[in-house]
Amino acid sequence: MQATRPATSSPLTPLPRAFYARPVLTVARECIGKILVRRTAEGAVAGRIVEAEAYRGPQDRAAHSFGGRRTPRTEVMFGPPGHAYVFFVYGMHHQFNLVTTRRGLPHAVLIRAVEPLLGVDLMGKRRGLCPEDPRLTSGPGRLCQAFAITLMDTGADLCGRDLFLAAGKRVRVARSTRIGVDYAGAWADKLWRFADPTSRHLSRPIRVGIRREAKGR
DNA sequence: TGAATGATTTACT
DNA sequence: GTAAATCATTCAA
Repeated sequence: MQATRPATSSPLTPLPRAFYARPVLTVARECIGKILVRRTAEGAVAGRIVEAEAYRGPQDRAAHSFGGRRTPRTEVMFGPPGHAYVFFVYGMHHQFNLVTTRRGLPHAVLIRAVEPLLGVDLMGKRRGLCPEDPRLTSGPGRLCQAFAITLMDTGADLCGRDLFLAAGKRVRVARSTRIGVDYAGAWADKLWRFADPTSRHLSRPIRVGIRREAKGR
């Protein structure tokens, strides 16, 4: 048991499944300010979520579940809400998502950045950085490394003890286009990225309406 | 079976 | 600003 308690007024207990069983845009927006908690044999880490994106397959061209594509990788998104969808990209980075809404509808929220709250030394050790470095958790791949989230965690129940969201303070939420989905045509223009614009731990600053023309189609 | 590629990060010019 | 790193996953054959 950890001797110190986090500097939040709320207990570090998992949010109920009902939190995830709502429209994906609602869940994405309400993620901002919540606390992401991770427990492993190495110890506990926690961070305040400051950036998240909604992926609304099967219509959303940017989503892995676009067109209802149901493969071993995307299978968990077709299951019940409140579970983890973790995937691996570019041969080196993991990405952590929350499965939302309802069984059969493959919607998910990508957690893109958190502010370190608890276990910063362990995060620094995992990242190979000093604990004060702002690059500790300011990106979807970075936070997965700091929180030791891997493909092993895909399908994990977010109402369990080892990986979950807990309540946090209410904050103002800004919106922008999503990052890295220019290939998605008109879907890339959707303002489905949500963030606390005052945070210094965003993967990129919030700038609405400034996006290069999509390459190709 | 093999080829293409990616919801990124890092280092370097 | 650009490029390299590096492999699970998908799809075509």
